[in-house]
Amino acid sequence: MERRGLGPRVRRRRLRHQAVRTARARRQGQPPARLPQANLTSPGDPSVLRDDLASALRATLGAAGVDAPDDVHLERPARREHGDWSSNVALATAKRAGRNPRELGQQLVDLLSADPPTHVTKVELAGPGFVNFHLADDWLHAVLREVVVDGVDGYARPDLGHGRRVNVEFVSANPTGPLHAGGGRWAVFGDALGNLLERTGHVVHREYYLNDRGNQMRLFGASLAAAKAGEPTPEDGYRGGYITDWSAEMPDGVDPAAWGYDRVKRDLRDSLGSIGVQFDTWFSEQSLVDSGAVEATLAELRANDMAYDADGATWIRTEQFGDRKDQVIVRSDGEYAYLLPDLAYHRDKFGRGWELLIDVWGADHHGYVPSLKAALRCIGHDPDELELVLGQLVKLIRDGKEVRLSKRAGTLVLLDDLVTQVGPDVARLTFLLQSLDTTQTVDLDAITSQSMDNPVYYVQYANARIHSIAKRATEQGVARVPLDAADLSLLVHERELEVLRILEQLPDVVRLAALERAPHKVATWVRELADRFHGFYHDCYVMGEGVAPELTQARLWLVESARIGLAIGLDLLGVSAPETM
RNA sequence: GCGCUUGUAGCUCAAUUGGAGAGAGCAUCUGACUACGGAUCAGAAGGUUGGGGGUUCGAGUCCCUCCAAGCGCGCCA
Repeated sequence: MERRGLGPRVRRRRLRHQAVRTARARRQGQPPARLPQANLTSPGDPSVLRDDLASALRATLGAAGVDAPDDVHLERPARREHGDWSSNVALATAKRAGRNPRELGQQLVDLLSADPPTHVTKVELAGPGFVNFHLADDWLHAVLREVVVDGVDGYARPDLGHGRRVNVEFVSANPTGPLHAGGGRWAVFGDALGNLLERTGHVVHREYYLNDRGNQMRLFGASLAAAKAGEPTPEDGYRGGYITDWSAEMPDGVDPAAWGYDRVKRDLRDSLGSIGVQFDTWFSEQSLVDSGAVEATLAELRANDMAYDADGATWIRTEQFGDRKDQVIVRSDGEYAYLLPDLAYHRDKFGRGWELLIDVWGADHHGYVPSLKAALRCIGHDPDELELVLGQLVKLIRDGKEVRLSKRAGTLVLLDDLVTQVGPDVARLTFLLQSLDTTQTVDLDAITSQSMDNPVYYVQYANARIHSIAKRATEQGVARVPLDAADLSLLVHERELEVLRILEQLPDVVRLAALERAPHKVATWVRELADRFHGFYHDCYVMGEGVAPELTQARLWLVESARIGLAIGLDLLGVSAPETM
């Protein structure tokens, strides 16, 4: 049964675990806000093992006469021969202690070897001074047990938020036409981020801000009316094919702008729904004017001398809070500039009880960040209560050429078209596999014509195999014994252990992905789990001749743990887990 | 001009936030058990991480500097 050893492909990098500042926070030069820095593990979490090792190291450092650092760093080494856990404390502290790293490391190794922590079979000094821990396989069997006992709802659910109320605003494309395919990136990202925050102990609200007033809306209505009347599109108007289509739907005698607004809202809602994204609130900018919230915000600014009149316009004092310059909030023609209603909107979100606001924007708006943050300070809010997640834009390729997107020019690849062609799962995973930090290149021909190569099938196939095994077991009358009755110590095949090693990482992956606002880490992990499961499936038969019944039982539980891990990961991504393909 | 972001295998992307020999998928080539679904698995090949300098025991990651690309710098939204 043990067919062959593992090649290099299974020796992969492991996720680190320490508390981190978010990439976003670093980029914006902020402190880590209120992200928890410690105590991130729950009782029963497999990382208690890591905590054990850390405290053992801490104690040992003390015995060696060296002050332990605040963060005794432990990580999963990339290479198997470096053990299961590794620490660089000797390297990190040697200099300050005036010691030689290897000499200090050796002392730690000697002390630890004399009284090894639980599961530890060997402690070694390696390289420039790493202390490497080798563990007995049963630590991974404990992981399996925990995954199964905690289940889909309980495993990998670190409480980072403690119920903190987070409002996530994303997409918020202007309501003047359908969503283009690139917009799917924001939709899917924001939704998956919401899932991550929910899983990590936050109360999440998904919100879409509709800029339903101003010149663009007027132009949109005028464009519809013109198309219906067979007249030329107004200057700077919208001329996409949807204008023609919609104008044909538009009844006589209606206000084109109002009718168009309803039409576009329905379209946005349907398109987003088709990739599984639902908003809790569609917030109208106009409603802020109607309710007086904009005027109230303006009055508050004036009352606190945060606004002043000059050159016929009204300005807000944002420069004192780090903006390039003060900004106009009421133009000399009396119209509100974009910032004022937007500020009123954010004020409203706080007013509704949201403690942290996350706005997901395209990087083309980054220049606006300092203005909005400064404006928030002008109304007395800590700018850290607003977090901007900026993402690079999507570049669409068709026929080997970039497709430039413009609603006005009418060159559109619609999100609807994409989803119709490839389905929501492919669309979601395509967008989610990639970090928001890089410009995403989507080759439309590749993801449509070669859709069978899409990683989503690789992952879903693993799930199908899991259920196929279950079905097979049922057919053969093999019932799973209770977990406690299974002898997990039979799971010693490298393929089995690799599955458990990746499952062990899931809580860290979830935590990191949530803290860093980086759902792509979950996507990467899911693919990795699928990869290891396929390897296990290939080399380790669960049932069949030559497989002892006890081994079958242990492997059935391993399969169950993989099912749970896959379910958690796919659920976070909003990708379905079909039982058959 | 100033600012932000990006630059990793032919292509699309990862990389435990400073760790050990930079990893996947696609594409190319070569293989795989008469058993649970071959949409799978194994192997080969592919790299001066844009260039150069610096900090460090250690740099794709941090600093400086060049190069290239995208974006932003409005009484637009």
